[in-house]
Amino acid sequence: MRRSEIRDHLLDTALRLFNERGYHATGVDLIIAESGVAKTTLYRHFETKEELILAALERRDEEDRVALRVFVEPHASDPVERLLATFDFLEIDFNDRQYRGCIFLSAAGEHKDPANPVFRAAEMHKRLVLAYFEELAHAARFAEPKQIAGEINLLQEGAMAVAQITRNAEPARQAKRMASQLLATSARSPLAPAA
Amino acid sequence: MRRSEIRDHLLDTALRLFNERGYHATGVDLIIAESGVAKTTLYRHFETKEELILAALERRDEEDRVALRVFVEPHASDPVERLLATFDFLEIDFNDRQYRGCIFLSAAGEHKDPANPVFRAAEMHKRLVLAYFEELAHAARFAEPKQIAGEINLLQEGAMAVAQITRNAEPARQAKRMASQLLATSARSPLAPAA
DNA sequence: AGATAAACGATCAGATCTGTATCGTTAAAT
DNA sequence: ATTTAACGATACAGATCTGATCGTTTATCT
Repeated sequence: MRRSEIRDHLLDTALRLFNERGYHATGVDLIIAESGVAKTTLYRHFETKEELILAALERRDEEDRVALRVFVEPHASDPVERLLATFDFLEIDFNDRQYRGCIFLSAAGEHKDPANPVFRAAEMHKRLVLAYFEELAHAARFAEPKQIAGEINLLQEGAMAVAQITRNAEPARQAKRMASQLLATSARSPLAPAA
Repeated sequence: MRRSEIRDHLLDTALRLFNERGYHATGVDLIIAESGVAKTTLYRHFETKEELILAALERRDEEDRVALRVFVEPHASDPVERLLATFDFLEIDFNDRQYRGCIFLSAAGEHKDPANPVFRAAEMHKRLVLAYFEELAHAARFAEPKQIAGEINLLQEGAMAVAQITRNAEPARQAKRMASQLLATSARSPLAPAA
């Protein structure tokens, strides 16, 4: 394994364990055991456990947002349909039997101090996802794109929280129906092009 | 302090610390230091830390659901208004500068195994809150009270998750507006009494 | 007031945690 | 081919965690 491969492998393993067991409950010893790497190696790649967590969250943040765009954009060209498609993307995650809730919300839940770098990484991810919804809501020519984006965001967060407990995919479909209903009655700009 | 007072005091302190710092990050030593009680005393009242967590969650579960009813029922007599009033109740929590997200969701997030007693306690709380929404939705004579209750629940979960990150009360108001909009377009039973 | 029980404070055991150090070996780069 | 850097394995340091075990002291209750 090349250097960069080891780093990626460590991040993969760490992300899986953080998702399955949480951050505090996942010790460095377990991460190295599961990734088959020496402790020295882990600490050569990451100075502290917190840096490993941050690197893992940053990678997942990037991956998730790219994957969302890659899923949504070929799926529909109409921006409203794209907003609704984000719930289908969510449903894919929920159908994984290993779904254990949003890893960013969990990260914030285990590092509650708003000044904590882990909390701020989670915060940043949420901000960027919201920005994507705003982009779509703007393209859909809603009269108040920020508010629409906030609504979509709130529905997604709700779906993730409910699915974390109920452990099934229904919340994604329910949230999508709600979004559909809300978007249908929301004001559009008079400049909206005819469908 | 009488015996029951000590127990209550321990639960108060533990709940505060779990909320401020999380479950794993809150050690037994910190709990006894902050409550000014000897370690022997804590372990006389609770066999293990997990039992302390469970007792704390059970007490909060009971308190929260009673407080919700006590807030909602004098607030409005119309069941639809009562459903909407649950968001005002939520807003009170969010306005606390110490709001750090739903302690039950955080508990589930730190104890992700569905067989874990802490996870199950969180699950139970969520189930009971949902049951209350169903009770209100049924009283409001919605055609599909379970679905309505699920929607209200999803909005509340979304508001809590968003507020955990943004740390302000706006998500409660936003969720309330969304609920209002959704309820207004939801089917009611033809037996619904005239207002 | 005397008996009973629970409180305190301190210590200790044993496990586990993060992070460091050592050392021999392997693999990549020049 | 030789140098260099990173790897693996193990042990260790120091802190912290849960939980148990001491006397000793303070309440509570009859």
